[in-house]
Amino acid sequence: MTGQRRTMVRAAMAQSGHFTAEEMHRWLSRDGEPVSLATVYRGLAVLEEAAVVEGHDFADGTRRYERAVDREHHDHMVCVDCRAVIEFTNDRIEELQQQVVDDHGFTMQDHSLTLFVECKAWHAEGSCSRREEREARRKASGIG
Amino acid sequence: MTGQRRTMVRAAMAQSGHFTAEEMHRWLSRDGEPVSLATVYRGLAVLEEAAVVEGHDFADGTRRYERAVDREHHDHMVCVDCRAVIEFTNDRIEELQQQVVDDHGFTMQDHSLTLFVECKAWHAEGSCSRREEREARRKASGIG
DNA sequence: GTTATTGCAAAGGTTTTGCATCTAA
DNA sequence: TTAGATGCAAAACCTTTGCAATAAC
Repeated sequence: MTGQRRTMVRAAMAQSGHFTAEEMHRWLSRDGEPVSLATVYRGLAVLEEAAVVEGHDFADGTRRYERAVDREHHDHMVCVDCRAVIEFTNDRIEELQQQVVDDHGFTMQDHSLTLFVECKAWHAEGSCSRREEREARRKASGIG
Repeated sequence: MTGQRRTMVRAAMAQSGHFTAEEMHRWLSRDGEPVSLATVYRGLAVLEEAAVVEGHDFADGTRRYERAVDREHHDHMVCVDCRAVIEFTNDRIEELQQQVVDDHGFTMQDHSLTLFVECKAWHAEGSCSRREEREARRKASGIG
């Protein structure tokens, strides 16, 4: 285990939210413990295999990670307006998922449940920056 | 509506499985109705907005589409070995998802449930081509 | 005629990789 | 000493975009 790896683990453990490789790279540089971007990518891949972090794909083109140690499993809601990530857990859904896999005779390796929402009621008016442009696009398309 | 767009719609409707932009581009070329890759990308985006196709992100770096017309909603299992896509539906899970969103006072825009499985029991022995390399990697890492 | 669509090539953004160098054990 | 990690720059990869030409209505 190299110094850079240790730095990355420390940084990951200190995070309570979600982060990208790019973001981690930026923190470490800012904090005077620079690690090259390539190494951050390689490190996150290793940490993910080791279940130190968990990677998610929220369909915006960038992989996001979060600490996986000392945390319980959860799923995510992502606001399509402001990209806020809200976590939730639902044991019943978990059970039903497992049952579906069992019914097919498969083995569950991983599962990913993401609800894309508009968090209108949660955010104060105006804080959801992308709403206008989305609605403009929708109208312009004449379809939705 | 241009000829290319019509071609794309026809091709999409003829598909029962999942496909990428690259794949659609290849068919059309092969079938003597070539449409440039850029246009395929643009067309699929339009068709998705119009709910003619549905796009999915199965975490392998490429967006996949499927016909959305005359089909009921369903979720997916993806085999991590051979990348087979198996569809399933579960009304109870759907209800519970909606309930989670309601409980937060949000509005559901979309949702994505993908179970990553090993389809061992389903595929005949040997047809899951990626299994060996995955297990080799896992062992090599000394972690899993 | 006006507006939207196409094709091409170029750029975009994220992630991976080759290779020489360096580090940890 | 030796396998593995690092940094850099270059490449890979999928996707989007600028722009001039074209097609639809």
